[in-house]
Amino acid sequence: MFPKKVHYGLRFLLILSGAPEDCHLSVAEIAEREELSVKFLEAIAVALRKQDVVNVRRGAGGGYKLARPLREISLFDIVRALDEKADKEMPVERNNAEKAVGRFLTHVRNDYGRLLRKTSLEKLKNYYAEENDKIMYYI
Amino acid sequence: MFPKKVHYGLRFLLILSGAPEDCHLSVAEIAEREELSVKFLEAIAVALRKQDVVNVRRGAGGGYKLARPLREISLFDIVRALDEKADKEMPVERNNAEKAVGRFLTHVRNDYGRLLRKTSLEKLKNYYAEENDKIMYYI
DNA sequence: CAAATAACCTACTTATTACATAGGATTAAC
DNA sequence: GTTAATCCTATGTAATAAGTAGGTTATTTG
Repeated sequence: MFPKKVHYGLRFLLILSGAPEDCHLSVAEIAEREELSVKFLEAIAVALRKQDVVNVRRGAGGGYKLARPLREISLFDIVRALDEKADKEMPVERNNAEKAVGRFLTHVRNDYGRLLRKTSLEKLKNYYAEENDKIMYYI
Repeated sequence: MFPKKVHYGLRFLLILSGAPEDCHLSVAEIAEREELSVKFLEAIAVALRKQDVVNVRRGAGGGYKLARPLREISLFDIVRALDEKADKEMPVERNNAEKAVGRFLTHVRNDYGRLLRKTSLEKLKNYYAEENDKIMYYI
């Protein structure tokens, strides 16, 4: 349902969320940790920056950090940044059936947008913490 | 956001909803009225029938009719029938970030599914009626 | 200042999916 | 048995997703 970019982008943000405040992580570091293509993740990082989800520091020792805590970032921000088809234009409407369908689906799309806005990445963070805690049972 | 199949499928159902009870309309008729590809619409009709959204009568004089009133059909039924990517499988999850993202997005997907289930095609029917009424102002 | 580092940008390749078309097989009414 | 419709399979084409490659620009650090 969601493109890989969204999956990768969320993993990218999860890793950033684990870094100390004012610490910038490079794409190369994160790509290695998560076993993702550096170049592909680079493009994702740039897109997230353009939506002000992350801040950048260029040059040596630079990298990315969260622009704000995950709690204040919504899935809507991520999808808008990384899923191009999500905001692509409707076809031109000609007859009445077409117009009615257009209005109907636009309404659903708006409801969906509201759903995404309400969904903050805090829940993602909690899931991640849970997964990390599971490790403890084996020690 | 929605594939053309969903747009066309909804138009197909709208036309069916205007036909008298126990009247079967052929794909060819509807395709001509709506200026859609007959063959493409045929495939859509078959998919809708497989989800029991429409009933079929084969052979000469046959065609399709709604399996139940639009009010009792949800957009979920249509999307399930016509949007393959909507129910495609998640990638295999390996590390904790991947698992967390998987659970997170699955949850959102379920919320989205509930939204689609709540959305009956009655509203679509109302929009269509409105569009048809607009014509009257010009007479 | 120079070297190193990391983001940034553009172009390209490949794989997958969406959109459609074509031809024939199957079914049922008349 | 002819006709009119659905149904099935295969093929083609356009668009998008996913990934790769190389070079450019900006900034930190020594």
